[in-house]
Amino acid sequence: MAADNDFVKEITKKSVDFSAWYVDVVRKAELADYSPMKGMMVIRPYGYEIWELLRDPLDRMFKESGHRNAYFPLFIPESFLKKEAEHVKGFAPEVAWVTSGGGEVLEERLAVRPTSEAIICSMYAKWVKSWRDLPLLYNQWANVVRWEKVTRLFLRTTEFLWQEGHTVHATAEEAEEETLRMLGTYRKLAEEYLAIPVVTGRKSDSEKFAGAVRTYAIEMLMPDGKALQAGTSHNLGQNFAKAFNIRYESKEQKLEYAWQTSWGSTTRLVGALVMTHGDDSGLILPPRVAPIQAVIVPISAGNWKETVLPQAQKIFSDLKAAGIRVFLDDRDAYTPGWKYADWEMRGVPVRIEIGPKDIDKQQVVLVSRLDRKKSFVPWGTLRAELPRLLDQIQVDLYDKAKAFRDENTRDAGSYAELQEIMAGRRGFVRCGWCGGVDCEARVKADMAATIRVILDTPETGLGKCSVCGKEASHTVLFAKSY
RNA sequence: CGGGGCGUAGCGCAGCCUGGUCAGCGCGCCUGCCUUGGGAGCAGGAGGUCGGUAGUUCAAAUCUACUCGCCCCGACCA
Repeated sequence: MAADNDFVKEITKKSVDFSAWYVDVVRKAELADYSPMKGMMVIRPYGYEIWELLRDPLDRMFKESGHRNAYFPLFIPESFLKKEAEHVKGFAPEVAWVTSGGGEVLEERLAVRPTSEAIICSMYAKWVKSWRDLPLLYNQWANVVRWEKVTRLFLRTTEFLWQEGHTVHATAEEAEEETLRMLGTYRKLAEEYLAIPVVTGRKSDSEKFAGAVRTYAIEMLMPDGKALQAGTSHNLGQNFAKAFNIRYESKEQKLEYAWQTSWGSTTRLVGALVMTHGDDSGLILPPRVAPIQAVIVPISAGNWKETVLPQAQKIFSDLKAAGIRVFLDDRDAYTPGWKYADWEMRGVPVRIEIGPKDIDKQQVVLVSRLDRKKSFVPWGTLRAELPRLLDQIQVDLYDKAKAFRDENTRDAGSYAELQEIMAGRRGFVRCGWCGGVDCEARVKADMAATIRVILDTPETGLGKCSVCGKEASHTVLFAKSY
């Protein structure tokens, strides 16, 4: 961008310091703020509205696939958490404990849920009796607490909001099918609503969920070349069913352990949106998740309140009636230029300018947040034209993000190549992998990169493990991650 | 939790080395006038226990110790 297009000040340049830019945008656009407690953030209304706009379609999709919402307790008795050995081992280091209540020390301390498998499975053990009770398809919208060492707004905080689905099935096949179905739901949310392309695949054993048989994930590539895990779907097999004694009587009158899944996605998705689409001027929101899709800025000149404002109000009402999330910025304490910059920083996809000249011509000026390109639209066609522009922006954002992702996904046939890429522009690196934990560990030790996913559609031509040179059994994506 | 950086008005900072009109600047905020097609102008005004605690001293934003928090890079994780 040329210097004369450098309208938004007070934000660190995305290209200069990506981390500083991210924090600037999140705070200046009023998505979130730091709270007095370490690692805990306050989600402000504008940020929460974005969360609602991605939560709602996700919730609709869950319901369409037969899932129902429920709510389970915030606290989990320590003994419950300990029932599944791998599970407690994985989560124990980051659990917050309640040790007293009502002025008395508790007999058994309570974990503030880091995830709810333990408490939910204890209830499922009571509810599941017959094959007729299955499948059990529940989801919970909740907050969880994980005592992380390092925090970043939206990406990693001690407390965060999420949904966690927990299902019970009669067979291993059904559980696997469910696991993959929900992975697909996350992909749909990411790509169709957030305009962020994802790669999906299975996690290696070292990266899988504590207590799961198999973990699948959607992974996004951020502009700094680091991967972001944006949703996970776990096939729990019978691990929890055996630990919590979830059994049902089959048609054949046999007592069987049930098969389970769990899957989750979090407020981290808001952070993914910010990083993926934003630019030096601030946030850019995909129209489908933008709390304000179009902002009307009346040009306040002369007796504008008599001439311009009434027409701006009419347009506002028309667009609102058409189901567009529109805002009329009629504040007279700010100049139009100031408002332009302000709304750009907040990522509003389209600006509608209307001034005295437009009143004469019975038109408005539409300006896209993507490129500031202006188009002059007659009042009569605005109602049809605006949704078209919004749709186009949604598509353009996705295409742009996908082009970046594709450009930054490279093949490495050798260890030297892998190292070279990780030392440079990073990104996703496609490698052959022999499946050995040693090879995986070596990469992690040498360049802090991990296997993000084992690809479900292996590419050809990577017949050897890029680390040890032995025969490859998988094609994987390596990356540094958040 | 290791290495590095930083906490002074809502935000961004100067002052600290060398203790004593150092409680200051810019932006923002409030009031009024005037302006308004890319962050206008003038005038007046409000706002800070200098992150916290303890010490040294006649005197601490400044020196010492401890502590809390934030950011970056690692290790751990959504």
